[in-house]
Amino acid sequence: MKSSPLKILVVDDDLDIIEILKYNLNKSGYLVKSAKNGIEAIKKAKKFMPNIILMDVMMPEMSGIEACSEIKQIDELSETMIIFLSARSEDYTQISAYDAGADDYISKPIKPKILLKKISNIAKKIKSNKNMPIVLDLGSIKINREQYLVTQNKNEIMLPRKEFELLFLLATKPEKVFNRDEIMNKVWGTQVVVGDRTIDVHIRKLREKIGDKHIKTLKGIGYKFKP
Amino acid sequence: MKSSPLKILVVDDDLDIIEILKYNLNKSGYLVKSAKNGIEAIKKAKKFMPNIILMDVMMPEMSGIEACSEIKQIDELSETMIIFLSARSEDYTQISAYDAGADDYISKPIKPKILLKKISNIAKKIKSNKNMPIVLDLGSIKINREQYLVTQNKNEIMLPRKEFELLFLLATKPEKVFNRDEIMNKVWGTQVVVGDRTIDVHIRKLREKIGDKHIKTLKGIGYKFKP
DNA sequence: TTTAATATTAAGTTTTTGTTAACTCAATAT
DNA sequence: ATATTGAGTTAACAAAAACTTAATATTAAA
Repeated sequence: MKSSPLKILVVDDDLDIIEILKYNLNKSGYLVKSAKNGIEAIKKAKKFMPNIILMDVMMPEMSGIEACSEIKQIDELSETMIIFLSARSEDYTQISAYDAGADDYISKPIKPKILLKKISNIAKKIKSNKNMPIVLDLGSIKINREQYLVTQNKNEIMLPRKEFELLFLLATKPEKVFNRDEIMNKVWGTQVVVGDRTIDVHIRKLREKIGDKHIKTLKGIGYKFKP
Repeated sequence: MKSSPLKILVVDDDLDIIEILKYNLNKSGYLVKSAKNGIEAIKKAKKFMPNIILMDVMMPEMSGIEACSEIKQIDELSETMIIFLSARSEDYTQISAYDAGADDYISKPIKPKILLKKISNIAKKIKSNKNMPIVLDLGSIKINREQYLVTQNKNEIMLPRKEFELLFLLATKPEKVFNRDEIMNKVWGTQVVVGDRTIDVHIRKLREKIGDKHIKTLKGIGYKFKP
């Protein structure tokens, strides 16, 4: 399950701006295409299926706002995030932009820092689109994701991030055996490579904190959580 | 808990336009009063305390832009949203309007649908502002948003804006972990990018003032407020 | 019994946060 | 015009916690 790069469609009638945006976004590892007006944007969006559209508000042929409305009505593109670019940061434009279904707004002159931050925020959102439960109640053990807190018989246990995520993963399905690959992918992600012993060490630390009996090893298979 | 209707002041020298606006806005359940020039507008605004002012740009006696500047300087009316109406869509008018502190702009001829949509958008914003608690009472610490004042066991602590907003955010949900992105977006907004250390420095200053034990760090996750 | 897999421990390493002081920028005072 | 003050930001370095690894011991399945 290797994650492909985010696809971004840049729409502006000013070729210089397209170049600047393309340069910045490419450098950060995104896959970028461009269109120079609203009509072309709609056409290219259908083919390219971008995750994000960066679009100027004011364009010849068809305004960004109109194009936005149309795109949002296309079923396969309804999940696409549309960010408007505009020479003004004033509310009046923003309001109609948001009415048209825009997801965000950047005012020109575009500062690369802001742009990249917004994009990476969206990227994070898209990736972590798992609707995880906020609290898991396993009888004696309760896990609260909002507070990053584990409670065991009224005792509050603070866990560092990796340990918390590991416990959380196992506890989402008590009694299910999670093999090492699954654990690696869900807790460490697909981009990171760490040795096998790392999991063991984290398991050990968890056992130290919540007691041995809650995590069972199945040699050659994986680990399971018992409530 | 029925919320009181939004109050709107309509300002135009053309009585026909006043009538049309009044009719439409009344029908949608808003409380409407009117004035026929800038000077009268200021006078009536002070008494009526409207949430929104709809004002023509071009008026005898005092232009809407001048009136807007004056109104925005009145403390009790600084939260009032001012929307300009104009027969002109020329940029230069819009620009000076925004300089004067206008919040939105509608060009004549006024289409009731657009007008009402804008108004209802603003209404939403105002409501969500109203829903923000004015005081948070966390036992030993009380936070008063109206006075920008934090009270800790009868001691009054003045906090600069950013520190206040940061504390307020954390305190809206005690024990909840706020990650850096969340803090950035809510305190600094999405249009600004500041370095990561900026948050730390503000946290540190807060801790200096309200004590270390109230703000807990969860490394790699975020910060939480403990009452 | 053999052996691969896991457990354990104590180092290393890296990442993240804390801290301080300097700098910018406005607002206000001199 | 110049000085002063305070908020906000940043950079550089220190510190702490989190995380990883390596080495060795133990375990349980074949």
